[in-house]
Formats: sequence, C-alpha cells, structure tokens
Amino acid sequence: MSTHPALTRNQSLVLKALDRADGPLSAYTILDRLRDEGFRAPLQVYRALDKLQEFGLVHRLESISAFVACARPDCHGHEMIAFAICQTCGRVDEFSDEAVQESLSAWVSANRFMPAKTTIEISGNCAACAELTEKA
Amino acid sequence: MSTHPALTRNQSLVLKALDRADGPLSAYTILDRLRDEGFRAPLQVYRALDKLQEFGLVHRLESISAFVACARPDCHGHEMIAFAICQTCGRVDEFSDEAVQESLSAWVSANRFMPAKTTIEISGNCAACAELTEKA
DNA sequence: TGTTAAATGTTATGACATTACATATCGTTG
DNA sequence: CAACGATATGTAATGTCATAACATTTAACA
Repeated sequence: MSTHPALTRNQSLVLKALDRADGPLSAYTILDRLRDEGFRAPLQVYRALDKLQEFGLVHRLESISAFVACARPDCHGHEMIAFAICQTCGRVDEFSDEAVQESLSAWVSANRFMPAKTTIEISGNCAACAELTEKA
Repeated sequence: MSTHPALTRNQSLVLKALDRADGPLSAYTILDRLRDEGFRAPLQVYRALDKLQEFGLVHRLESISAFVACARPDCHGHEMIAFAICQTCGRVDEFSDEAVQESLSAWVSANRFMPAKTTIEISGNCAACAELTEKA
C-alpha cells in the first residue's frame, strides 16, 4: 500500500497544482498554471497525470474530463472510489463505500467479469448549492 | 414511465444506427454511418443524441466517450444504471443493481446531495475475453 | 392561415488527448 | 568509468470529441 517511486519534477509540479486547486482541473488548465515553471505542451501534463494516476495520487473524473488530487493523503491503493460532483460550485467529494463496493463485486463475480477500473460519479448539487437553488 | 414524443427523422436514424451496432459508437462514427442518409455535421448527431438520452433511449458511456442504445426496450425511466465495458471486444453489459442503488442513495441522503445523473462504469475484460488473455 | 416553438442545416471554432520523433537523465553492469 | 538500456522530457503536428452562432425549415395549434 501507499508506496511509489519518488516523483519527478513534472509529476511534483502537476500534483502541487492539483493540491493547490480547490476543485478539479482540466489538463489544459494545469498546463496554463505551469507555464511559469516551463511547461509548454499538453503532453507534459498528460504524461505526469498518467503516472500520478498509476500511483493512486490523482483521479480522473470521467464525466467532466478533469482531474483531482486524491483526498486521502496516505491511502494510495486502487480501491473502488466514488465521487459526488457539484455542477454548481465545482466541489468534489471523494468517498469509499463498502456496501457499494460489495454490491458491484457481487455482480462482477456472478458474471465472471475482470474489472480493471471502476468509475462511480454522481453529478448534481451539493447540500449548500441545492439549498440556494430551491430558494429561487 | 416509458413515454416520449414520436421521434424525428434524425433521432430515428441515430437510434437505428446504435441499434444495428453491436457495441458503443462514438458520435463521429454515427455521423459516418449516416452520411448516406444526408448527415453532414456532428451537431446533427449530438442534437439527436441529446434528445434520445433525455427520453432514456440512449446512454452515454463517459469513460469511453461513446453511446449505446438502451438495452431494456420498454423501460425508459431514469433509474441508476451500471455498465460493464469490455476493453478487448467492446461488448457492453447494462445492468441495474438494487443493492448498489440503495448504497449510493444512502450516501446521498446522508450528505444531503441532490443527484442529477449517476455514472457507474466498470472497465475490464468480459468473461470470454478474460479467458483468452489468461491463456496467453 | 398566421404565429410560435422545435428541429434542422451549415460553418467555424473550442476543448480534450495522442502520435511520432528527437533529446536528456539516471541507474546498472561490464 | 564507459556503454547500455530504461525512463523521463521537449516539441510539433495531428487526431478526436463537442459546442457556439446563425440561417432556415418544419410542425403544432390557436
């Protein structure tokens, strides 16, 4: 668990950019934020992101084509993780639910499917934003 | 449940293209397959896809940016649906699992999140393809 | 039939991601 | 240390996915 090679310069920079952000970032936004560090091309970002995902330090949110730093500092396994994404404020909640995990595992075994990556994303409005919109 | 306006010409053509396909199609692939019917621009496809998704007749697979016809002919609600996507043969299994649904609903209520759309996709190898690769 | 909403056609552009190839860095081993 | 291979980087070009903006047509219906 939780072990990965030391990060290279590019990987560290990309991870720091995601850590500093208060929400998910697109690869091109990361690129823009790292221009001053010498970043020039999308590939520099995508390559770093690939490795960081491999290490479990970053997650890709498929439904919005964006990336977030893993919320659980020292738990970089590859378990099943779910995300709640607020369409209004952009805030993302990362959570891991045993019950969801078991239910999906059950289907997977029953169908002899060999899972490689599982995506669970709930888009909607977070508690705070939902409250605001229903007052309108 | 299961009621929607009559489909327009473009909507019917796009749905038929997806029905004929034996797996998910990208919007541009659909466009290519409908050239002979007079399709010229991506927007014609995307507009039809938007409506078809609204009607529950088509699903978008976020993790592969592709579209499939709904597998359950007469059940076009907007329940929580999960997909198992084979990376090898492209086959997609659509399923609805009560337990998964309840587990996620529990998290959602506990966190007062207002869900709009839920994405559940398992990428990997289907039983048939898994068998082949492990023999190698 | 005139009016309005929905759907369509078309061009251009924006947003996301990868291929291909050259160069550099670093650890290993002879 | 030098030669090698593996990994990381730099850069340009291109490929793929999706939408904005605007003109026109069709359909619903008072």
